[in-house]
Amino acid sequence: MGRQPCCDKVGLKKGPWTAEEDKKLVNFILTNGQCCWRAVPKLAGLLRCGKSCRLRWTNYLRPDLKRGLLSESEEKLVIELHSRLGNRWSKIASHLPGRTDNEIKNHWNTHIKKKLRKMGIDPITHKPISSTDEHHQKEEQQQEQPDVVADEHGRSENMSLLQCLQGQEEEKGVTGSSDFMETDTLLQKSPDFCTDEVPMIEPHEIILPCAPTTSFSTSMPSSGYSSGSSVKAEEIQFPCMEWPETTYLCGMDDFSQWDLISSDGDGTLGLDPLNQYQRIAWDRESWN
DNA sequence: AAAGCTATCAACCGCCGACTG
DNA sequence: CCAGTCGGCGGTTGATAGCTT
Repeated sequence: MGRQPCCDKVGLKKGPWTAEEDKKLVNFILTNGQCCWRAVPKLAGLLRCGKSCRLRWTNYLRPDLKRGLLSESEEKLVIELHSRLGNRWSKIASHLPGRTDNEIKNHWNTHIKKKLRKMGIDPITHKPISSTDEHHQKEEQQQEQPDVVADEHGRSENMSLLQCLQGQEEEKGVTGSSDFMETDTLLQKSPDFCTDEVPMIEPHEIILPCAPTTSFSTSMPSSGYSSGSSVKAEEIQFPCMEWPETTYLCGMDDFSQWDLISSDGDGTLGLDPLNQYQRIAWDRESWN
């Protein structure tokens, strides 16, 4: 009847992941792909529960993750989406490739909330903060149940916020408003746009940039990060395995950071996932 | 230089809908 | 249909890095 329990939680490790554990998990997933998370820790030789493994992979180890602070346009998109969706972080994250719900949630709580309050905007209702008691009472009620206010186009209620944001940018002389317009247009054209629905890019269509992307430049220490010439992804041979559908190469612009490439001497880039992973992805030490 | 404070974010917890037998 | 489990989600916590006094 039913399934076996996820984990008995006895003798399982908790707390921060070690580099060794990361290595095991990444090795396992790169070799086998994402399968039943419950089975992962056992098969990968980890004393963690499957849930913990899934979280570690999706929030930290996935190769398609962008690192570093959200860009100006990403932040605007988050605000816009939050005004429509409320605290549905996974939905919001699905609109931002390479970002996780956890990351967005953290960024919202630590940065955006403050920013909006500073601007006189209630981060919950996305409306200008009113000094009237009546409004304040409403806000408190809404705090219990985040207000998802939107007309059929999902636009009208947050226009003041959007205008305010744009106004602020202009005041600062920031030229990011074009990004903003792109975001806005995208959402207008396709309110239900979601990266889940975006078809996978064929390997030959991917060109890894020679210069660090914005996201990477903010997250990678300049000293430890350098990327030579553009490398077409098709030139990189991944092991014969099924990549999870959410795994693609966005943001993976420096494979030299990965010690997956075996030096077989014939000039081809092969992978040896079983033994080669000394510098577990993004070398945590150099990142921090 | 040390202590105290604040900000950040990785990781955990508990709940819930979907799924399985 | 039901009981039990899984996977995913959102809220919260705790460690620690960075800043201030």
